[in-house]
Amino acid sequence: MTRLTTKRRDLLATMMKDGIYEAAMKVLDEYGFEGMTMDRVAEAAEIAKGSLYNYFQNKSELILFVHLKTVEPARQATDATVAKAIPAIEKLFEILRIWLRHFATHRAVFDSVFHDATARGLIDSSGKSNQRDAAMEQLRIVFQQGIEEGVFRPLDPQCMAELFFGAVMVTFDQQILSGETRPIEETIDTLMDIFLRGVRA
Amino acid sequence: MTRLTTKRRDLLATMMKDGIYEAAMKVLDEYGFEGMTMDRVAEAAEIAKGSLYNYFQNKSELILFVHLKTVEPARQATDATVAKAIPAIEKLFEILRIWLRHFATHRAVFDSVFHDATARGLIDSSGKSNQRDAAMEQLRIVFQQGIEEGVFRPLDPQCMAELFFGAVMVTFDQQILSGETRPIEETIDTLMDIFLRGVRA
Amino acid sequence: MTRLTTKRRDLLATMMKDGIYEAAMKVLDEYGFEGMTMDRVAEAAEIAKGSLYNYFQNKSELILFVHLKTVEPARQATDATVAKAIPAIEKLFEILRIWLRHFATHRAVFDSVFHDATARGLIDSSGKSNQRDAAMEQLRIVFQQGIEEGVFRPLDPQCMAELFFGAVMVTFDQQILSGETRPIEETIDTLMDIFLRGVRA
Amino acid sequence: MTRLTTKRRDLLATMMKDGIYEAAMKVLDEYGFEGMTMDRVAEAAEIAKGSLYNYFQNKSELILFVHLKTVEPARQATDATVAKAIPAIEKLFEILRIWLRHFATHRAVFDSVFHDATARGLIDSSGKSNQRDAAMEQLRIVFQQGIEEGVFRPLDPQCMAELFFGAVMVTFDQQILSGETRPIEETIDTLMDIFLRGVRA
DNA sequence: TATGAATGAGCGTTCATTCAT
DNA sequence: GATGAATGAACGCTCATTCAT
Repeated sequence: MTRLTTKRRDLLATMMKDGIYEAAMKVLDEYGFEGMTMDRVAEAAEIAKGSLYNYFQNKSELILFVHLKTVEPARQATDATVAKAIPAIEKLFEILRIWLRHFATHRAVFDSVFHDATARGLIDSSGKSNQRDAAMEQLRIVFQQGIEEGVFRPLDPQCMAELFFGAVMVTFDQQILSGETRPIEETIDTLMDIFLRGVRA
Repeated sequence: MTRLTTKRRDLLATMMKDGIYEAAMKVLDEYGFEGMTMDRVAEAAEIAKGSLYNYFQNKSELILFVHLKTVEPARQATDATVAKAIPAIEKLFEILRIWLRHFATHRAVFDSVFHDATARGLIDSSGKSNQRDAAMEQLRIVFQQGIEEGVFRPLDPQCMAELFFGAVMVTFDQQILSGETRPIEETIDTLMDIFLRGVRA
Repeated sequence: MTRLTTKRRDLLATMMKDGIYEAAMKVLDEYGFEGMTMDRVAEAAEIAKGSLYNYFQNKSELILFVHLKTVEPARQATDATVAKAIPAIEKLFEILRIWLRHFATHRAVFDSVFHDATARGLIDSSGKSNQRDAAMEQLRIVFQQGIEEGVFRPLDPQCMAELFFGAVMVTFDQQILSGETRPIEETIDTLMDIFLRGVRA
Repeated sequence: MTRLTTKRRDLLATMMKDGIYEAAMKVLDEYGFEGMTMDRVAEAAEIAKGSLYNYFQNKSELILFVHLKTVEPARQATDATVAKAIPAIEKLFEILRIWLRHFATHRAVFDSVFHDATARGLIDSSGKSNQRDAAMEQLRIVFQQGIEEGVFRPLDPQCMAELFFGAVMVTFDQQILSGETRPIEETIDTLMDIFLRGVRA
């Protein structure tokens, strides 16, 4: 009996966490990271505020959970892409597509993941390896592959990854800030063109 | 007499503001943007909390002041560089040097300038044009020049600026987060190499 | 179940609000309107300051509540009297009795209702029509009735109302300020006598 | 020498106090009683805030001074009228004229004199006999005279005074609150008519 | 386990008063 | 006497967290 009820309990707990997650996302979208109070999350989740603390020890944990759950699909998709047996360059294109799509749909969350100091502080201080580091690591692998394929110059993969990552982040940020919305494909092409061939004539 | 005392008063006020600035920077470094409370700033400045309001009408003004004072030198140096009669590529090198040096010394402030949503909101809502936009504009000019010199490909200067800016930010961010401190010159060379020639073999 | 618990909750909330009301009245009595701080109310209510905000969104709401709760009974009693099918003069006597009794028991509140500029500002800016205006309106109706009955001279009812109202307020004010407490009935008789027949011999 | 300089000092002090008085009145008019901060008074008086404390021990004293200085002319004019050798009824007319004129020109001050609880508290607690009491006393004298003249009924003069005073205050208040401005003479006539003859048909 | 009222430390801000110059 | 910067207690308000039910 213990086994079964434990299982059921876990299941229920997971479902509750998911509900809270959805609520948190809604609040995040509507009020931003600063406006994400426990009150609002509880209200959006249609549970009592105190109940939040049955599923998350404190706000930090909730934030961490939201992060993880939001970023995880992108991470896994990226992992899948990295694992494919296709040329490095194609992988980069695919990764770009994954990221931009995710970024577009979960603006507030990604924003806080990559920008907000508090959020970042929390995440970094948690045991879990940083999402950002993870992304970087995946990129590094792809660049390493590219070098081995002979299609990339033998530069430091870490550098390439950073540069690539930063370029993507800011490009996208800028588009959102300025309200402009170029088609994703076009953005990707421009990005890759510059990144691959450089700006020099 | 009035003139002289007025002068002296202004001088003292300026000195106090500078002291508060230093205090704010210390707090910013230690607690981040979110943790920069008026209490802490006052304590760090070793004055009463109420005294802060003799020099700044409210917290926003203090934040703006800190921003300006920190970012302005970099901005002016960049402007000077942009105005020089030297090739675009050399300008990029110089700009990189300026930025990295400033970034290194005032980490927390730059962080909030470019990252923190609240800070960005404040700054944008102030009359002053966004520091980030200013940087971007300066870059655009340099890239335009490069294109006209025939040394850069005729790409969209805005795109180039974004990509460049993002690459720099993240590269530097990463170095600080990981605690690693490559020599600035090396970082710059790598960055420029990739940016100019691309990663393709 | 929900219904019942909801009912109980509302009941408890009401009781708390009543407790806070009592506390606020105590503070009002002791410190006056200006001295009615949230801290003091909380302390008088023997709850934490933050708890006040579980029952009232802000200080204004609390003040409004106190006003309403104190003034409302008098208002309703007055309304009832005005609605009765009795001669205008008898109505005036009854209204006087109501007011003086209420005034005597809730001195500080009535004071702020009718005197304090801040309080009046708040109350007027709330949707509710001013208590004072309401009182005036009720008086106007009675005077109009008296004129129609032929028992009052055909003067401007608004003027009569103002004069009557003012006379009552100050008379009572004075009694309290001077600590003197003539029996209510005597005060009423004097007031009505002068008001009806004038002072002229 | 001491005598002379002392005299001059007193003269200068008096002039300063007058200047501060004017400033306070300006602030009172512009910001109301609540908005009358020492900063604002000092600024309006074009002196340093600290200097205020050379002429008044604290804010209360300043307020008291302003009251006195504003109300005093009305008081003296009233005294003069009371002292005249004219019938009581004519005195009432004159007093009404004096009051309404003063009330109209120094709205904010009279308001605080008669309404604001804090102000009243201050004034009452000061040694000086209350302005209001003074007014009442003057009225009492006039009513006493009227009774002796046989033109007023032999009622309690105190009661008559209160009633009269209240009627005047509220009538005038109401006119200002409602923005309406009947000509003063008309207001006076209505008031006196009711007060003398009563409302009864 | 679910609840939501209670908590209290902390926030930004104001302002009468003091005091070194 | 004149100054105005410094002070610090007090204000209204927020919100993560706790805990009795």
